[in-house]
Amino acid sequence: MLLSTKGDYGVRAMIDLAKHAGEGPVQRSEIARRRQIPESYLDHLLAQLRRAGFVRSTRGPSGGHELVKPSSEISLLGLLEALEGSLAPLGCLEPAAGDDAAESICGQNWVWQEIYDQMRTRLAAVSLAELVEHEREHERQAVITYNI
Amino acid sequence: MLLSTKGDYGVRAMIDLAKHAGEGPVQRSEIARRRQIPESYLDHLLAQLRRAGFVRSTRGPSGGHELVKPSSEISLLGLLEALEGSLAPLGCLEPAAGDDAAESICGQNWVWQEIYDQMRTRLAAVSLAELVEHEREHERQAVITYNI
DNA sequence: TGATACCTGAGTAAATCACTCAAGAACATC
DNA sequence: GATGTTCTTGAGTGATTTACTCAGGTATCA
Repeated sequence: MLLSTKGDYGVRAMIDLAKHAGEGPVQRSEIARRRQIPESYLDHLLAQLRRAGFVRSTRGPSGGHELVKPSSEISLLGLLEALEGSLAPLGCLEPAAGDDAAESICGQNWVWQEIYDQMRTRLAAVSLAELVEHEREHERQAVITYNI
Repeated sequence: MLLSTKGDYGVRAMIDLAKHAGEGPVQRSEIARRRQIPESYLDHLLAQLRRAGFVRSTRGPSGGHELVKPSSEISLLGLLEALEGSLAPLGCLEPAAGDDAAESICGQNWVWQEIYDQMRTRLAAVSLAELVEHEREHERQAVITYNI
């Protein structure tokens, strides 16, 4: 599997922040509770997101985390790469791949390079705002189903 | 990373078998030497490929392994799935994904499902014969470069 | 000054990866 | 039918990664 829980939790935390944008800092304990993420683990993910420039945080009472940019300007690709590192399906497609990597599976890399490019292009076209919108849509569906 | 050395070694071994198709069984020691794969590890990969129906093997002196089908009828997708299991980038996209998986990162799965489908389609369109052809092409290039 | 909240690095149990090793089973040849 | 060759299988192992926890520390507010 290409994605681990880091990407999962991290993106979910960002969706949470996006949903509460403009309401002041959101505390990690709130995010952890709402999104079912272990709080002590979330710490590290928020730190990564902060270092990557997606999140700003303030300490002390009534401190917390908030988005630096509007959610429409944040791509899923950017988030996942910040959280997971490279999304390359093969070692030899990574930017820093050495010569020995090219000896290896990279006999097939003309196919994989193409797939990787397509993947990144698609992920780059999805914004955090769209993810939030999709979640809202999903919630509405759930309510409708429930009310029938 | 989505692919491990299993997919790498396994496909390389299959390329080797395809190149020597029609010449009788190829011994694992030959494959291991030519493709730089640890012999004792290759054992297990060949067993997987045999169970998946790609390879037939005969024991005893002058035994070895050979392709069951012509290389043009073997897709890269089939090989990689036989070797690596599912190529799903997320757990929740796997066939047997349970309900708890859907709760998780699968909030983004409309994107990933699309990417996964594209990936499988592309891999299904590449045959082992094409991989062999590409390797031959690459060898010719190397010879030309060397002769300049 | 003390309570609150973020920040950081070290540590750890469980799983996966990339193998190795050893014992066995089938087959060809002499 | 004895011998040696080759595949077959399962168990085991060290290194790495994953998914966390914990124990401090730092900044901020009241």
